[in-house]
Amino acid sequence: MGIKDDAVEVRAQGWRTLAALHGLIESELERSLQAEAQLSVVEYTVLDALSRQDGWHMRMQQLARATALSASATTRLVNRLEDRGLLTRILCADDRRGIYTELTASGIKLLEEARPTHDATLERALAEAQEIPELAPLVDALPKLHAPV
Amino acid sequence: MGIKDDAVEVRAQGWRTLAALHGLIESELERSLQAEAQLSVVEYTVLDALSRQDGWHMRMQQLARATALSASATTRLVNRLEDRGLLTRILCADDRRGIYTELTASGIKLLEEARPTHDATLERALAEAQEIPELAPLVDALPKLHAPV
DNA sequence: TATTTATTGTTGCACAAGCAGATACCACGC
DNA sequence: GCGTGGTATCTGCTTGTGCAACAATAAATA
Repeated sequence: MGIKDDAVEVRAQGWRTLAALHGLIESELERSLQAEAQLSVVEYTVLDALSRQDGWHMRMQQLARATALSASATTRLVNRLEDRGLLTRILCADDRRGIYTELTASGIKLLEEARPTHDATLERALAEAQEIPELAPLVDALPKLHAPV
Repeated sequence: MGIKDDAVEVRAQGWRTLAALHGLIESELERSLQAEAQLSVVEYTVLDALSRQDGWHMRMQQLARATALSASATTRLVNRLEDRGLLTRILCADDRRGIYTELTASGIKLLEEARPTHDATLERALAEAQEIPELAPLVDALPKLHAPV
């Protein structure tokens, strides 16, 4: 029974580490993006996701999944960005329930301005996390995920 | 310059993966803990953190760090839990600005009831994440963090 | 075709979060 | 002792979030 309990505890500890690192990075991104581009982290996430999407458009529900947000929060998030002229809603031709969101020129522009801030803050946050013993192993593991060997 | 750009992109991708896994796990925990114990994830985190603390008491600011929450949010979080009788505030004797929070008997009881739900949900969420190609490597890496070799 | 069932997105409501400002307290220098 | 600066916590206000209920459209079935 010790072995099973250990697995539970190992998972719990892994989750706490994950949550702690996530919280640290998100707080720093939140502050810097807000200061430099008047964007929250989710807002940046939306713009970034759209920019990496073929054709630069996504449906509401995809967006909700990409941001881990509820459908209603996504609606309002898109409202905010649309009001600022950073993206537009486009009615789906083939499925008239669906709505595509697409970056506008100024959306792309703002994203390009914000990206250096985002990247620099991320680098700094990871460096800080590196200094915290509990977080360092996870920070080391991250870059190895998608670039094996 | 390609090398430097690559590092930036690797970090960004690592962060997206981390955020995605975090979001997935947190949503599931939120639902199950709310359903089984009327606790949000942060509320559970507070009770759990207190239970793993020597002497079972922590100061507000420690709690704020442990939950990655602002000071004001921590105040209200502790208010809620105190109103439900799950913990108590104890004035600090040596530093009269400070306030200790300590689990009550019913706080301990609720935590013990919620823990199995938490652990089972965590296991299930990680199993689900394992099925998602982008997340699987991170899920595999987690248990190796604190149990090297 | 008509009727049910499922999917997609939006709105009303209640609640939790952050920021800025206020209060109480400690610590240091004079 | 007395001010000055820094720390710990709480409160008012605004904003973003989730849930439940809803409207509109598509898909399935009879």
